[in-house]
Amino acid sequence: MARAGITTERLTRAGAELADEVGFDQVTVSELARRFDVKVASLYSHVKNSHDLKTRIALLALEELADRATAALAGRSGKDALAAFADTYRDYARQHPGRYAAAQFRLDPGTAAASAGVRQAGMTRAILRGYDLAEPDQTHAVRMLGGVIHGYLSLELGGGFSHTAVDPQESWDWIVDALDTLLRTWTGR
Amino acid sequence: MARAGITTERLTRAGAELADEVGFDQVTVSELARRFDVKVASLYSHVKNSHDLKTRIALLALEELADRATAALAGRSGKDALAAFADTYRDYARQHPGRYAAAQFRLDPGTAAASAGVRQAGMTRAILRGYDLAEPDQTHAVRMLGGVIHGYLSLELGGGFSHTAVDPQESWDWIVDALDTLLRTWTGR
DNA sequence: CTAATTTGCCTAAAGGCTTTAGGCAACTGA
DNA sequence: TCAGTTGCCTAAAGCCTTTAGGCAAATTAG
Repeated sequence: MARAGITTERLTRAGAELADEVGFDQVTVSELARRFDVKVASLYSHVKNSHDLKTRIALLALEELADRATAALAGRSGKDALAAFADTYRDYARQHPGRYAAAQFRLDPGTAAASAGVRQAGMTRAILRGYDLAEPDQTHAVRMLGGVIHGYLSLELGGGFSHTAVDPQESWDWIVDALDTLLRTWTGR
Repeated sequence: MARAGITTERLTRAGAELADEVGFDQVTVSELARRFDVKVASLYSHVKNSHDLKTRIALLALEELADRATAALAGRSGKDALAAFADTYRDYARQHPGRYAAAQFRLDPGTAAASAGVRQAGMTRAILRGYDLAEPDQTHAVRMLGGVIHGYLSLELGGGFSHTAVDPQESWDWIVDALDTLLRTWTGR
């Protein structure tokens, strides 16, 4: 019997694509096996279990996001950086909804600490360095930024804005603008 | 054979409790049957299917949230109202993580339009009436508020803040403060 | 270039959740 | 009390996960 040439890598990548097609929580070892035209059990030598597979997809997504953000931030600062960063997330979420959902997958602390999520947090702090905020304000601001971006995208992708005529893109720009203003004018209380 | 006295109501309520215990996506018709000491198939006369059950739990959560928000908002306005509203969500999310997750369950448009989610959107707009924002700014602001609140809570509950020493409560208060300032001083661009 | 070893994919099988079909007993109301 | 409705049950099929054990293909060693 010819071998299919499956690797953990390929499996993860295929899982990410599947996620974008059918949604992250519809990603199933069985479906992947079908796509590789291989029996389900065969995949268990490449991946520990379903949770492991999802974790890998999540890590891939976090990596991709961090890479894009790094590229977007190069040479920018201030509001420019903030907007580029925010747009990176929105674009990614819209282009790869499944992967974006995967990036939200709950990782155990150890895995999370070794993930590209750390790079993302670092970038957020770097952006905030453009607005001078002392600690703990900076941490508060990091959390707010993370919250708005994730929350807004989650609502938008979930269809939460479809009942109003206002263009989500406009709201997004408005929000970035508002956040910039807020951070610039924040004097501490 | 004695009857168990199961109703759609009780099932939904038990489902909500189960969600708080094990997480919304671990809510299963089978587990519910076990808890009612009844065969699984029996539940299918009270609930169409698993999706139907989850929808009902989501609607229950949305209702509860809207009720709490309504109560919290009574007699308040301005920042006071904003803070009370935001705190309502945070308290609910912390007390009932499973239900809170359920409230994020993707409902089909018709169901969503008939849900208490509409009341919540209305309350957000009511709060914003305390800050005078013309359209479409008001809509942008509604989306930003919804985004921050949901996004922040989702990150907090997901354990996203556990690596820093800063108290999430403090960040929360800081963010509410910041949003109030932002909305108060927003002059349009 | 074989022979030995590793490794990839397979069959088999058990366990869990979902959902439908059909049946009988327990309530309900006339 | 008797007919009708309703609630819970058994049976069964379909799909997903995960483990165990086996054979053959690829790789490494002699």
